[in-house]
Amino acid sequence: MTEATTTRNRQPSMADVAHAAGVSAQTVSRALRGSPHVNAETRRRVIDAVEQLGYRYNSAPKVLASGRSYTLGLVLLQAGGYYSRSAVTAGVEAAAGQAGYSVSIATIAELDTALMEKALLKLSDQGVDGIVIAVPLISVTQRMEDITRDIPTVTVDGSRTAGAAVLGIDQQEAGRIATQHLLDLGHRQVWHVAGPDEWIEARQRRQGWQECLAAAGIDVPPPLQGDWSPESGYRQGRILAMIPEVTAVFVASDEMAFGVIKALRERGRSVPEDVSIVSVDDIELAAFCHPPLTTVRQDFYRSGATAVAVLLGSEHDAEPALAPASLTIRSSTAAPQ
Amino acid sequence: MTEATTTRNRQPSMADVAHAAGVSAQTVSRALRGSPHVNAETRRRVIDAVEQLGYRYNSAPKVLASGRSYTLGLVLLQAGGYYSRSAVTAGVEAAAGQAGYSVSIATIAELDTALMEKALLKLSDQGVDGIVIAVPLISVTQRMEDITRDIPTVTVDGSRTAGAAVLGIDQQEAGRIATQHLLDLGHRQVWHVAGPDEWIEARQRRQGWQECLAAAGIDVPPPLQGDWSPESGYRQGRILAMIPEVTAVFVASDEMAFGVIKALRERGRSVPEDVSIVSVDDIELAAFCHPPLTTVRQDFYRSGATAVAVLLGSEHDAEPALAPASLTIRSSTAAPQ
DNA sequence: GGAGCTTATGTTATCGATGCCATGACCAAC
DNA sequence: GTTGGTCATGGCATCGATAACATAAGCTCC
Repeated sequence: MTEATTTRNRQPSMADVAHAAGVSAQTVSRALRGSPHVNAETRRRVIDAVEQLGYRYNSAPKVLASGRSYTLGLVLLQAGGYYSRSAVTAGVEAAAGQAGYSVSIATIAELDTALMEKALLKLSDQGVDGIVIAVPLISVTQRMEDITRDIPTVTVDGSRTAGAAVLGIDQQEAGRIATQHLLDLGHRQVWHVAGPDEWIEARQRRQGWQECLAAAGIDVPPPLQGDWSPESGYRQGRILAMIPEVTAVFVASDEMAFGVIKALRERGRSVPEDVSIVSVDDIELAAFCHPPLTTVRQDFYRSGATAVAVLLGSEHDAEPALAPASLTIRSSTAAPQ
Repeated sequence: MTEATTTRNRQPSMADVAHAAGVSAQTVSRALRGSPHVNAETRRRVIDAVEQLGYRYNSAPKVLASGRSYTLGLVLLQAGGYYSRSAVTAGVEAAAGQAGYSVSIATIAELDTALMEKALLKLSDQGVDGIVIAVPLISVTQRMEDITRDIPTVTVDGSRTAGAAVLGIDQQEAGRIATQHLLDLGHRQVWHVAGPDEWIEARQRRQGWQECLAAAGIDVPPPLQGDWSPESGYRQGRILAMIPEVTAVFVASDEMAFGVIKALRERGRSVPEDVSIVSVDDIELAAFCHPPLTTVRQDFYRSGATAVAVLLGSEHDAEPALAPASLTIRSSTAAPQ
């Protein structure tokens, strides 16, 4: 009689299932977790009871007792300038799910240390077991250090922080491939519009470009710098458009590349006839805007998955495999005239 | 003596703080939650103890005891074709955070009922208190129905499912504004490249276009249909390019619009001289690719926030405020020649 | 001066899965 | 027949914040 009233008021628990199946809660746990020490017939009865009662697993007690939340935190930048990063999200989530972890997000509106602190603190308060930062850190504050000391943290393509492992992606290779392509076409000089210097990937791409030019015995021109946005590419493009000898530019992202192209066009210089452009990312629109971009594609999905592997695995020291980069040749590059 | 050994092995709890501050755990709880019935001096002692011990709040017991997880699920589409949706994520997360909820994500690689089932089931197993679907549902299966019956669900701009409220955004208005702009420029006919028919927003935009034409006494031409991707826009654009009388097209998304423009250009028809194009979204690249797009901007951040409000609030019946739409005029539209 | 109220604090019970140990059944080996 | 082993299962304790109730002290007002 009490049973009827109490049962109605809450979700069924393992005890309810146990009662219905005529076994103990412990046996229900074992049956559902696939323990080998459960009679096949008993397991069937348990599963029948589960279906009949509509029982759903509740992870809260496990979380409470184990002291772990089986949740990973993911810090994302809200700004639209990082489209390709959405694949990082998918990679993180897939790898986390595989390992029985769920992913909780914290977005920050812009690159600001206070917002970053808030995001990390929020995830920390949620009790996440690890954090993947898919956002660069401009400068690291004491509070960030405190949090990343307590919770394993991996940064994907961001800047380095004490206590947080940084995933090594071979951005240098991307810069090298792009620059070499332009040299192979016959250009004697390659200019560069870089990303923000706080980003490791921006710095590495710039280094790849520098080294490639140096290896070819070419003087390295001063790099221009944007902030990943098309707008910033446009601003740097206006500068490049005023320099007559510019015939080839390696731009650190597709979005900035379109900004550069717009600026060049406005000054009467067309791509690729007058200036060749290579960029990095291969966003979907790269093939459909005009001109279709020659660009270096990267596997962000894999980066996200690797970040989780580093976080959960024992690979704290072993350097994870580098995500591969490949050049897609379209119509923004040509031999100089 | 026991104290020293046990204290080292786990995170400090409220009981530890209580012991250090010389009060009860209950008082610690009240002090930290900002209860008015706590002496200022006592509160200070508690806070000191918290800092000294490095105590961090643990939500697991509350989750266990309350039966609610204080977590919302968010279903996202991995595909890059929905860039503007990233703002939905931020809106959802901000509004959820405001209400003390965290956001757990589930991404699906493509529009597939099996993947959708898996994503919903995953969130359900995590015990989320509500689900925001930022993905269209092609067809609803029994399992989806079961889950959305148990857990409050809101779909942002997707297709309707029993048991899931759908956020009413005035997409019709977007279609109307876009079409009217073209008519105002002097075009006698406006064609349409729609999104997938499963998407409510695609249907509503199409309806807005239809009604606007009908109101102007113009015969409605057959709509073409894409899948939001630039590639699909390109395919439909090739068809439009073969029809001489086409001078104005309303395209349901910026990305498809660039595909349409590419196809038109390949057939020697330039935008806006020969054909005017208006689309919807106003992604960042809309202003920087060529030609800069005239497009209808929408507030996706607000849509995400509203979705959470609907989910958590008592606004089950009250229709939420419609997100506003506004036209940004750039260079893809002109008067017919 | 005591009833009635407010304020500050403590005590106890609770949520539900699971780790640990206990128990009983059965079997084989000596 | 007793020991020692495995297998299937049950009982109990545990994790930590907090709701509900209890208590004690101080204050006001007739």
